[in-house]
Amino acid sequence: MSLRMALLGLLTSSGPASGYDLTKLFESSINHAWQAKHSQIYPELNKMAADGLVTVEEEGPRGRKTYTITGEGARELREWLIGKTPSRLVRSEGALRAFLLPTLEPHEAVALLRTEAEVYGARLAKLEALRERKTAHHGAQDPADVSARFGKYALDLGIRQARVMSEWAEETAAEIESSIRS
Amino acid sequence: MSLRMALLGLLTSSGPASGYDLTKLFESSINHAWQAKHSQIYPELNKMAADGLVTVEEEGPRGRKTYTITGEGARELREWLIGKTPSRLVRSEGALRAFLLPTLEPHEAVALLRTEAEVYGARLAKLEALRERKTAHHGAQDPADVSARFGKYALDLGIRQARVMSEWAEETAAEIESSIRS
DNA sequence: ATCCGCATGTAACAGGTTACATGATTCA
DNA sequence: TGAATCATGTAACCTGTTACATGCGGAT
Repeated sequence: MSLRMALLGLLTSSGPASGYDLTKLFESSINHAWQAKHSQIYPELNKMAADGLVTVEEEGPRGRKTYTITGEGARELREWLIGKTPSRLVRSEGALRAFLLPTLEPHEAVALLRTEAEVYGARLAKLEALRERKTAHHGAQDPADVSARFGKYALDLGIRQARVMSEWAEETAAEIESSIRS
Repeated sequence: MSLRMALLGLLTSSGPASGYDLTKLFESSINHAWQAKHSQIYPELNKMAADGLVTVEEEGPRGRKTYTITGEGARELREWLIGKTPSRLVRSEGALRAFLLPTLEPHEAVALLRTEAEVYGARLAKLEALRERKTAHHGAQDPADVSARFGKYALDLGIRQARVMSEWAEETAAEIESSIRS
């Protein structure tokens, strides 16, 4: 269901779009929370059309099909968001590595954590720059800028999460290091 | 690979264990970062034995097989942790919902966020209580307490992440609410 | 004796990734 | 005219979930 809901969300926020467009939108936004390639998105859109959640309103060059969300599609999305008790399961290789950390020699764990801290720190800086650019634009209403309307809260969450990862890695490295010396 | 590495990690930290044991260990620890049921774990252990990463050292009652990690298994785990550039992909329904939030009416989004804040707040409290219990025990070295040695850093990360989610949900709800009024 | 927990497995399905395959349009 | 990008699709494979299936051992 998650993929389906993600696509309905993108169609709601960005308006009618092709599978190709949606694949790129996916990559540049929802990808932080969920992943899917075009090879999964195209068949899913066909199924969604068969289920009446989207319609093909327009066929363009190169067989391009432009999908539009239907009333039923919007209802499904809303129902999924509001009606369902949310699963808070997370699959994260980064968190898994946290569990596996104690299987390493302390000095190796420290090295690993320092690298991670750097990676997440870089990610944090990138996301913060992105937010800066967005809030700077604030006055210039660009209705075509999907990510501006779409990703505001998600971006904020992403920033907080990146910060947590980098702080955790840095502080844990320091803690292990000091316990080596003692 | 992730499941395989998780199992090698559990075998390293807890010592020899059966598939049944590992399934339960999985549920009570790594489950926060990765999920797998016994129906996936049993076949994987058989494959790992075929690949020489674990051996069955002992067969007990009810067909119980006790798996022990081999040198090669330990090497594989270490290599995976240190040698590989880590993927930081995350699949999280919670984060996905953050992206879909703007598709709701503001008052609906606020209600959803308040519920989430509560759920993550409760989770945070539970994890913090768990940490408390652990640090209280500090003097009492219980070598059988796997989670004590295994999950220290992971638990700390989990606490930080739960805190971020609940704070984000609460603050975002407040922000949307104030923007409704204006 | 009966029930619960231990203990292992398989099969069918759902969800996702990688690789293969094809062809149209645009721009330089 | 050649390269890049647009645009869609399928097939094989891997990973994970749900459901089915079976039986032993210990406790009351």
